[in-house]
Amino acid sequence: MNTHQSEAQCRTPRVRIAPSPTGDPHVGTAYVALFNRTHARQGEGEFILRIDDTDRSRYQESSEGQIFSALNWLGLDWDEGPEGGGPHQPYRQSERLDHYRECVSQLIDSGNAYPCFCTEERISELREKQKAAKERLGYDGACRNIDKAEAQSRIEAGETHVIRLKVPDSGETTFTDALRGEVKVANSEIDDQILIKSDGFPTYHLANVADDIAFGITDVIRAEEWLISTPKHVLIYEALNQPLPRFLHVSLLRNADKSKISKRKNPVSLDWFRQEGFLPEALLNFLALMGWAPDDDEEVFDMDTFQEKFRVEKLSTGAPIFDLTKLDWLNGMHIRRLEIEDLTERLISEGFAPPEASREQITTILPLVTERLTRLNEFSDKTEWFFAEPNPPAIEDLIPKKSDKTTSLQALTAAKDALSSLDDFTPEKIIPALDEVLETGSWKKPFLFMPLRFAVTSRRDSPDLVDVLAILGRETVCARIRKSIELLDS
RNA sequence: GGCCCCAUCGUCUAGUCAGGUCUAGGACAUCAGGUUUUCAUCCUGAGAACAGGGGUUCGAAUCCCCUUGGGGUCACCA
Repeated sequence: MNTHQSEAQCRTPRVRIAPSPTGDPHVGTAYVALFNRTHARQGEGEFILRIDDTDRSRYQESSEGQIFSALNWLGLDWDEGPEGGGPHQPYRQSERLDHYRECVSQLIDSGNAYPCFCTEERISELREKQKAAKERLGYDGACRNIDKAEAQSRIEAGETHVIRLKVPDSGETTFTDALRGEVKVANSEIDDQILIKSDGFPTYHLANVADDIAFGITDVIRAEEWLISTPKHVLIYEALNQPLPRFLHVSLLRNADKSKISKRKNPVSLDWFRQEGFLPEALLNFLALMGWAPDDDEEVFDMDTFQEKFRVEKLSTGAPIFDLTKLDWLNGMHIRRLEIEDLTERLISEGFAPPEASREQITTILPLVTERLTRLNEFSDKTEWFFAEPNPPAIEDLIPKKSDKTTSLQALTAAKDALSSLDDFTPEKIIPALDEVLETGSWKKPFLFMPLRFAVTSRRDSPDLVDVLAILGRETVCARIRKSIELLDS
């Protein structure tokens, strides 16, 4: 029955994702795209982007462009798609209506599909009855045996209708999922699926099979929510006398309560991750880890490494809860792996740098904060003292615990005097100068360094103090210390 | 509810296909130390799991069955 399934595996992979332009670009799209694209690259095959826009009621015009740019942001570029060209144009399903019509007439001719004239009212009444009687929900086949000539004339008379798949009453449909093995469903459990809606547009089931055949798709790697409708697809392939692709259903990302990931319970828009300051490589790394693990325990990796090691067959079947904690850690790791110039560029182009900041300034300050950054959007806050005059520190912050006002005043004054007389304002000069201040005043280190830190940065969690001083420069440092002295004095 | 899928630390997972090397490994998170003028980085350590019950076997996290739990799906949405 499925003898064709193994043949597909020998061919150069042609895989696809088919996002629906119905809203913000979804993290699940990136998740599935990552595995598809990587699999294609490994076999030197093609990764195809198809736009699944057959639902006119949920269609959002802006969505398609957002999907493109989100995918591009992540570096998940495609070989064939709506705008990049490719040998199977068009790649938008709304533009392929003729193709589906042709496909469906073939199905009707071979007796595998039929027009159905039932009204929506009848269908919902039927469903109510079935519910009440606790029967299996589904179409009852009322239009199955309408005479072909009669059906034709009713269609020609303009009667509203859909086209349904004629599912065998008996027997079972089987296919192999590359992760879960053989899946078997009784045909009596499969509904006479609508293939063409009354508006003339195809449903997902028809459009996807028709296009996967037309595009020569070898591996259907998609979310697990499609697993149960795969038998319908298999039936269509068989009715069309086409070989089956290899099916592989990737586990669904989950909310903390284990339900399918949703925007009510999780950030799911790729735009959100971008705005929050996650690096594409970190998000991809994180997504890769949701369902796959490298055998060498090296969990921080780039896409080249991933492509070397990943095997789509090694994807796990569990239900991964989408928990951002590890993503934060990964993001920090990837930030620290980046060259300063690269990081500078990203900060600027992604809009995380203060508008008045110059490229040189950012490059200068960046080494002091990279190990303190988990998301790029924290950059401005953490470097505020560098780019602008910070709000003056609170008086109590200038006086460390167990110290007192007089001590802070003396320490700051001594530091200011020592620093202002420095000929070179470099770490090499600043360190001995401060050491000397410490020694002559015989203060505990924090009694000098904490007031100083607050005086120049107005915050407790600053980068290394000596670096801060050197970068700020003598003039600014002395001015800020002076201000704090005045503050304490008043 | 029917059908289908799934089940290892709080979370992501390795180990399951080819049963012994598993007193179950790693990572994140947590906690405790260390480094340190703060925060962070970094280093060390600790606690933390095979859902339950039956089989098969000399031996089961691994194979089989049942139970339980979770999820998906049952649209003229994808």
